Amino acid sequence: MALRDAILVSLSDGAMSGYDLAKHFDQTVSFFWRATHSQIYRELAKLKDKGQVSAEEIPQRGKPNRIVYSITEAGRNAVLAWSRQPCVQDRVKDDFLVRLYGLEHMDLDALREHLVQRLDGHRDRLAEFTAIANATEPNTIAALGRRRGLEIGLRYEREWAEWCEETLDALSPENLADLNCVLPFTPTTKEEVA
Amino acid sequence: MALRDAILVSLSDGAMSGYDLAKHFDQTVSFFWRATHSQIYRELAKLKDKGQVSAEEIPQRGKPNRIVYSITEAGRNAVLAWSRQPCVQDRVKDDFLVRLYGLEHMDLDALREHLVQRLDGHRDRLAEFTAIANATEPNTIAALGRRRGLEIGLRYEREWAEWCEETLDALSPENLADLNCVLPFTPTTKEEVA
DNA sequence: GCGTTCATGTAACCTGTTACATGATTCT
DNA sequence: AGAATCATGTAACAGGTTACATGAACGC
Repeated sequence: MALRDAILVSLSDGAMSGYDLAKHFDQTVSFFWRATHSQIYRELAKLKDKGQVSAEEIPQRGKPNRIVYSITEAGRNAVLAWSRQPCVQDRVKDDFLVRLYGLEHMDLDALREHLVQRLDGHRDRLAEFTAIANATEPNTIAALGRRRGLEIGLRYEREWAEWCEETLDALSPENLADLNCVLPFTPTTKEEVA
Repeated sequence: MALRDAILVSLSDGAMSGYDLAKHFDQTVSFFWRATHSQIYRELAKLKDKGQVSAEEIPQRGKPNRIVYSITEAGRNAVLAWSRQPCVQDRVKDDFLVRLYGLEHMDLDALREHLVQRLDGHRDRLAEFTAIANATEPNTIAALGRRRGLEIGLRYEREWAEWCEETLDALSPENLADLNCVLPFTPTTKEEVA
């Protein structure tokens, strides 16, 4: 249950509203963490009950009042305690790789289309991360941590993008036609008909 | 909801019991897909209701009867239809990167320990995948898909292992001591005291 | 004797997603 | 005129985890 701690970490650098937190997650840690506003509001209520954050309502006109949350001493202690807890690493879970695994039962044209879309996505994020990486940052411990996070993000996207390109090539009709010639029996896909 | 389809794909290559499926997931697709037996039994019941699998009970002595599930024609159609659906890619979600992001609020010794453990995990899996990759496979479409899946698994683990090594180095006390000399103010961690 | 494997399932719980609900202001 | 942004929240549902429950056989 690291959403709680992700919120506390974010509040460690300054007070924020639930709305701000949602944006913050989206703009800064989205490579490795995401949360919807409904999750965040639910979690903030729990954190307030536990006394790890405190809330202050700021009146506004025309829109609902902002409720700005600050981390408390108890919250800071919780963060430190959490950093000593074992990590629960969420392993890769990939829809597309399941399809690849059962390749012979799939619609190959559709899979190629999916691959193209994924490649685009990885390239977009690679460009995004590269832009962030090029902005110079101060030489602090905080910045060091963020640089390391960005670094694995960059490599991850680069690796996947490359893999998508190679896989598109491997699944090209020409390549599969070659394969079919070698095969004793041909699978039932559109390609064999063409 | 791809668990349903992951099951159908697995059953496409032969009938299996819920127990077998759990083992199968664990042994063959665990890099990109996992499921517990309780999930699998729940899903198999739903698939049977929909007529996408059929069940046959095989009497056994001493242990509960095996219930072996086979994919039906309706199930095969469902798989093909699924392969045309857009992929819902589960994005990276990483506990440890959240900690790195809030590095200055963490217990650095604990983080280094976590890194060492993760490095071990990545190396283990890298070795595991390498062993599988070295086993020669026939030149079929099915094998091509699996090779591509294995390939990204290998690269993923290699990249992460390398990153862990580099990050351990970046977070070493010596390296951080250098950093502290440059800093105008020092963070409140054990290191500054030492 | 003790842990593991085989083999099924249920129930409670936690987390995350999607949709619903409201309503003024600002940008295109 | 219509969409997006600001800003809060609730409710229903889907998916995944953990623990409970049972019990024989087999290897160490």
